[in-house]
Amino acid sequence: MVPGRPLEFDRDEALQKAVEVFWEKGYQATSIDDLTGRMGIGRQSLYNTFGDKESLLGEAIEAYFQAASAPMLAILNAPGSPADNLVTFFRKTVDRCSSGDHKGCLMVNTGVEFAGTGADSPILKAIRDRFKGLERAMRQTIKQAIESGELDKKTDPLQLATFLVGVFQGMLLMCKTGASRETLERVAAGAIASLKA
Amino acid sequence: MVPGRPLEFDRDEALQKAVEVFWEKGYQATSIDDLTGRMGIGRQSLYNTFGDKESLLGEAIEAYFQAASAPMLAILNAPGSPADNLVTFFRKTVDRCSSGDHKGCLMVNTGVEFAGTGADSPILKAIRDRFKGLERAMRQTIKQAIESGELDKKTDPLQLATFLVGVFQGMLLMCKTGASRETLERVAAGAIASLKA
DNA sequence: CCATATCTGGACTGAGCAGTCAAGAATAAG
DNA sequence: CTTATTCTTGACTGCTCAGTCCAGATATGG
Repeated sequence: MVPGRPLEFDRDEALQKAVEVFWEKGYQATSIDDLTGRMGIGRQSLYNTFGDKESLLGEAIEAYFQAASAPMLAILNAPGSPADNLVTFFRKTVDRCSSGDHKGCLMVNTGVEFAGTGADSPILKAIRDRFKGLERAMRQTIKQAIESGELDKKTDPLQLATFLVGVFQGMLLMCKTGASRETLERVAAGAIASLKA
Repeated sequence: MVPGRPLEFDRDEALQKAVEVFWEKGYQATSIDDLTGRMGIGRQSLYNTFGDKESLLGEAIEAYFQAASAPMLAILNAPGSPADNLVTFFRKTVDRCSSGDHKGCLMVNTGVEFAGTGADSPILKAIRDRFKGLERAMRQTIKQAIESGELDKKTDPLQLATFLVGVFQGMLLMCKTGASRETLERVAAGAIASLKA
């Protein structure tokens, strides 16, 4: 083993706290002191372990994706009826948005913040790639629903997938800006209705 | 007339420039120097004329609404077929998002930024009220479309209105984060399709 | 021409920020 | 025990920012 003083904190736990802070307050509005306070570590420990603020955000987004987004993707790929999976996806989105005090989605929130900077940062690229991935998964599920006869043969998988991702992002946005559960349920109902056309 | 040195700049023109800066860069990322630079006025002139940074943002949002959002509302209330007006609304949204270099919507962008602050600022309230107004207008147009037989009698106007506003906000968000015109057209197509069920 | 009121330009202030440094503490290997 | 390595703590640096102050400029009204 390599010598040296061991870390006094759990890296993953600290990262999880960082996710929460960025999620609630946004990147720019979060200071290093906000982070160290919630993460329960010292300033230098943060820089040693995670690099600078933007690197930490990158790791936070990755961790957020694993914890929050990946399970949503899993819903789409679940066994059973593809069309039901799509419905479940939106119901679950309502549930997630209704709990958790209107934090919205870390990737959506961060995307808005970084989109204005002109420089196409790796952060922004990562976020876009994640949503592209969601669109692909949606498209795949839609194709399966068409094959199984749950959706009309004339359905355009790409068009419907892009549309559903758009509605999904709209819901996450409205969650962040304070929408009620009833509001989100109405939006979800519209998305679900578009599957039964 | 009240004595005193007259303003050397056009208040409305300067405000319009402020709108552009906030729209592109976001509130926090915009410095007073950014503003004075683009507005073509001195620092003290800005504070004399518009108050502090947040007051200026308030006026900018109001001006943005008058210039950008009010015309969208007018589309819904236009004479002729209400259902056609809804379709036109989304087509126009695609056009607006495709031009103008991915600035999205000042109110959506600002809403995300202020939603994290906890304190329910007047800015956030104003933004929410605007979108509530849009939802009301949507609902009214939908009711008319039901009466005229263009939409199914069983349509729930509130549900459909909330849904369409959600899709609309999703489009504005995707515009900000860099979506292509094709992407936005697919989302709009989904919204329009939901009117023909 | 003078008094009054407002606007302009530039310097200034005080606070908050991201990131660094250095001295000491804790560990493992030999 | 000694040495090499890494972590921790707290002070520090340099910068940026929002907002203020003040002296000078430009207008109106008498």
